[in-house]
Amino acid sequence: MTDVAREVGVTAKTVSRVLNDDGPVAVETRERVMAAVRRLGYQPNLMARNMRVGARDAAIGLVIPEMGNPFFGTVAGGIENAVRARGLTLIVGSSSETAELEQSLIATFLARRVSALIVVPSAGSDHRYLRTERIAGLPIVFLDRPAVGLTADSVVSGNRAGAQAGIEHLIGYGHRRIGFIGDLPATLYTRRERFQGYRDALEAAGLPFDRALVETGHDQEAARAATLRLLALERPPTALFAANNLASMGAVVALARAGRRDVALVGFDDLPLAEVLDPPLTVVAQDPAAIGEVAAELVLSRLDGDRSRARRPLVPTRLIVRGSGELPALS
Amino acid sequence: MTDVAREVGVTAKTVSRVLNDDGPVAVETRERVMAAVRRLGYQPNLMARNMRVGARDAAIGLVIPEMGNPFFGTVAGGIENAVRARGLTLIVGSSSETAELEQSLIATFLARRVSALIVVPSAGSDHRYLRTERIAGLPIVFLDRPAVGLTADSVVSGNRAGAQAGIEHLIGYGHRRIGFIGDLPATLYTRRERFQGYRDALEAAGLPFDRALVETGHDQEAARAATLRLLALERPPTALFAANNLASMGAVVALARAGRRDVALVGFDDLPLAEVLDPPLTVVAQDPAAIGEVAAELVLSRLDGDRSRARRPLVPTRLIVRGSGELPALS
DNA sequence: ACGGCGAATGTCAACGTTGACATATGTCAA
DNA sequence: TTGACATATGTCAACGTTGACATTCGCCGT
Repeated sequence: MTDVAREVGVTAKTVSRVLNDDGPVAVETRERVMAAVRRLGYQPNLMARNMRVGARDAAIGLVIPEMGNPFFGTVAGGIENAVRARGLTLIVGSSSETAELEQSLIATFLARRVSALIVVPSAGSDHRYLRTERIAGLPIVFLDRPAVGLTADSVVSGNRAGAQAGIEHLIGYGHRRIGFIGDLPATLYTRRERFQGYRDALEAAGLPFDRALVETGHDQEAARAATLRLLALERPPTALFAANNLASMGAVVALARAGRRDVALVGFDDLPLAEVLDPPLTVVAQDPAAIGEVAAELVLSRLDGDRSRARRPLVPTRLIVRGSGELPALS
Repeated sequence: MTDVAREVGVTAKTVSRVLNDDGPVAVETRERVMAAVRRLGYQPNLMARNMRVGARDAAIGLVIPEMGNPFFGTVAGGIENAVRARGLTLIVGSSSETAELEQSLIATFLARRVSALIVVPSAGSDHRYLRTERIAGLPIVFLDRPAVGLTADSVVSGNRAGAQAGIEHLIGYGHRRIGFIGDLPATLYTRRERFQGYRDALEAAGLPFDRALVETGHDQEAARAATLRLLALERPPTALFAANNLASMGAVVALARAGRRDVALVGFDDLPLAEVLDPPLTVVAQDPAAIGEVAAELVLSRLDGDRSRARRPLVPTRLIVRGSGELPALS
């Protein structure tokens, strides 16, 4: 900026005025400054500006478990859309589902003085250390899973109700032995909630709970193997509930390869080509874009000074009936 | 920092020394400082630090067209993995495939003084304005598509060769009329390259080029409609080539709904459940994680001072034969 | 003609941090 | 005992920007 000022023969302050439309500047001066800015390829230094005005960085930090997972990608897209209109930049980091990386990312974001944080907690993380920031008024919204050890805003799907609805759907088609394929670790919030929905539905229908029908698969390959284990049981399930998108994919692959078109399947979270699978996949669909947008709106209202107590909206799920969940129980 | 210093009864400089392990500090002082840091929940201000030391921000800016698209999500994941080991943060923005948004994102990143840029160019963008930064030594790597009007590093898939291989595969199964479903706009680099591969293959086999067989579908729905138009032709194609993942999905859906299991299909870019589709989808697979990693390595080597001339590595594609591409030409 | 006012620009300090250099205290060898 | 040296800490300025306040100038109304 000083360079530009020298070039034009004014002080930095005048250049600052031109660039910020602040205070009166003679038309001719303005033009000469703009010309010099272009000629020198000057870029204002946001860091210096932020520091001077004591403002936080016009960015919000987002921590997600993995970038590659389309669920979180879509969530991030929803957030970005909502946030861009406000001139905010999104800084994204992925925690690889580990508490350590999550915390170090958050520390980086805080050191950058982001204006707000949106965090998808990893399994085993504890957010007590964020209390100071909360009290200081930094908007922090948790996504997909609530905070641990901290009262804070969170935006999550209606996991329990959604899972219950999915299981009840299967029960309605006569299934009495329904396998559950869930996340690892079993302590993960979404897994717990969806598992509770599973148990709620069994109980409401007066069906027994059989621990042997509960399996774990944290990625597609593991879910495939888990499905095979369930099918190999002495008294195998007649229907499966896959508690997340990767589990669904694993289960679909396992059933397809085994040629088992008699086993019903309901997945949690929709898949892109679900309708053209054979049979088409019935799912309890989440709305990742909506989750992102709701979280962003919440952040923005906090940035606008909303200091009301922590909110925890549930984003409802929707059962999409396509075929795989309507296969009747034969055995 | 001044607060911490006052609390302990030393100057800011001493606190700085403690936090940066810089210069000698008495063990007792160090401990008291650390205690105060914890007590006050002090976070170093990266912006101020960067400004003082004149360093660029330890972040690299990434511009992608959409977050939700798993292709770019995976690419971003590959970049982040490679970059994290160096303590760099990733700042992501999506351009919604528009040149304006792309440029404004890049401006934001430059104002933030990022250490490097990785950009997936949008259709119609022109990167001449980045020449200044290039000359100043800022590493800029273009991804998936090369820069326009600027000599710079770029990492792209072997689009032309990949498409040619896919088409030749179809020709090998007797197809002589092969539909092409490509991106919008037709000027987009990847579309042009893949289309060239298509024409190369036709020419090599001595097959005529029929403009009527070329359709456009920039999202799944448009691709579905495009597929239907192709099938409704007076002399319809016996095989289809879908030039990107969304086009593939649209084509798959269209064929499935129409019950047309006689039309062969090869897609460019792999899909998650391709193997369990009916028929399983044959694809020319890209390696998005590899593309991201290669780009990241390139950036890192530039950051390490590599000033050699611009490189343009091609990341090879791989034909994955699954069934849909091996349906013979019947008519 | 003069006071006053608005327009156009300048001066200075400060944001939080750290390099360069200075100071103070203690230790040890000559 | 002295000075050379290492250790521990402090002082000051500067990074690029902008708020607060000051200055200069021409123009207007009386």
